[in-house]
Amino acid sequence: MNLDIVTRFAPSPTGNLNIGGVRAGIFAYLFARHNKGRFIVRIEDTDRERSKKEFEENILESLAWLGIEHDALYRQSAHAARHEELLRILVEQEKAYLSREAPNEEGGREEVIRFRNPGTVITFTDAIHGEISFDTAELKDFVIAKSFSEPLFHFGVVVDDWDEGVTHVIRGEDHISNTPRQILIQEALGAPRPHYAHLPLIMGSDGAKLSKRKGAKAITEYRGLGYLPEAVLNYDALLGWHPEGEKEIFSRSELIEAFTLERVQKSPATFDETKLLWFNREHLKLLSDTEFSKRLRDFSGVEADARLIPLLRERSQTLKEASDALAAGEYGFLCDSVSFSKELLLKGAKADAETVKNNLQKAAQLLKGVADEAFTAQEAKRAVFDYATGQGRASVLWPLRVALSGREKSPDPFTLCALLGKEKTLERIAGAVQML
RNA sequence: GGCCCUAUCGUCUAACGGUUAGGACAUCGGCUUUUCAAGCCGGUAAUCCGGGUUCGAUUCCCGGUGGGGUCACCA
Repeated sequence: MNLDIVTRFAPSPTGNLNIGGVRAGIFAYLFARHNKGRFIVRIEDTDRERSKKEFEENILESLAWLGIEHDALYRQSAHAARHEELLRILVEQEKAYLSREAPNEEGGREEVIRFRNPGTVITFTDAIHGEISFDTAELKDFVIAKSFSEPLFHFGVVVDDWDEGVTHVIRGEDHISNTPRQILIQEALGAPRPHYAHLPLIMGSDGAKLSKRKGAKAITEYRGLGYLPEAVLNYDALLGWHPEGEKEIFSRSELIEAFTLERVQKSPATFDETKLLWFNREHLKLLSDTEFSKRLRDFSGVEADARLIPLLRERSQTLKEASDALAAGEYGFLCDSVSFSKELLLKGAKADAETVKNNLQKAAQLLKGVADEAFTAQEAKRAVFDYATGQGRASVLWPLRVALSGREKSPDPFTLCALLGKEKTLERIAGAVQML
């Protein structure tokens, strides 16, 4: 492992992880893995009021689901002693000071610790945006802790990144304006300055930063909706980043292989659920039959008939769609007997009952000629297709399909033949002929 | 409002001074085993505006405008 590269993902457990929030984690992870470095997760739980265990669990669960594995996990609250030690040193050195003031909000302290701001111009290099400078004078002497035992965000970040050996701070662009403040603290502490990379934010359809309040779904909700983790990961990674070439479907290891900070976009990207759905379908198609049925089983507890798997996978955009179709009985014709009306049988045939009856009988005769062991979709088609074409396909194929499936919408008639087998196919056609 | 970031089809993006401005999603047509999907083929659709620099700007510089972020005893 290359310890010259250490990245971290530092979420605060104040909400569920969504597509926008997890992205910093994804990019930091991809960057670390690409460079054979270390990736750590740090839960920033210094705000006791707002931090909730359930959110921490949601964050960890989301990362695990996406396959983003960390090399170490820290909780910022566990570092209280270290924070206090450094806070006291800063105060002793008069780089920070205790400030008595009137609490300007509920629960505010009468005494807080302020950083003595030298008010210099801070310039840093961002891997994505290039050189950025700020005049920090306008920041005044900002508060870095409510008390020695209650450090605030900026102070905690700097100390922990330092102690954990973080070399590359990869986070959302909303932190650009926090960076000069943190650099000031680093300099006061004598801590090294890490490399910075500020990622473009992800916008919702309203054009503003994606947030739970604006209806952004939690990562775990996508799991519940039947999305594949590899699809969510792939889509999120390609939002604001693009490798060379026109390939779009990437596995996790391919993303790791291809990832570089150089090709990260500078401007924000809008989240498009429709495209996510497309990625999901593409990843669904990549699954083997056994893998697909395993995922479906894990998702809904349903064990699908093995014969249906290729159909289900081809016709569904999500695991939920597949399990819903199953639950709605869309493929019930496979095992159950079918029942349908004469109207449906003739509905799309564009021919009268007598003609349809003849066509069905002829089709049955032709299918009978196919060898039992060669009763595939291809052979079934070969047997009746020329006849159907001669008669007008609709007058043969539509009733054949309804006779076999009993449904207005279904897979094509030849696929149905193969699925049902010769005996059942002929049986059902005979049943339909009876009705006419 | 101050400060910071940013600007190619509706959306995600390619182009690193010279292209008929390419691809994907979506959309619209057509084809198919005249159903539903899928699939295949094709169409519509973009360089924010104004100045420079240059033989030549999507590309470099400046200004404007638009968008976003941030200005807590939250992170």
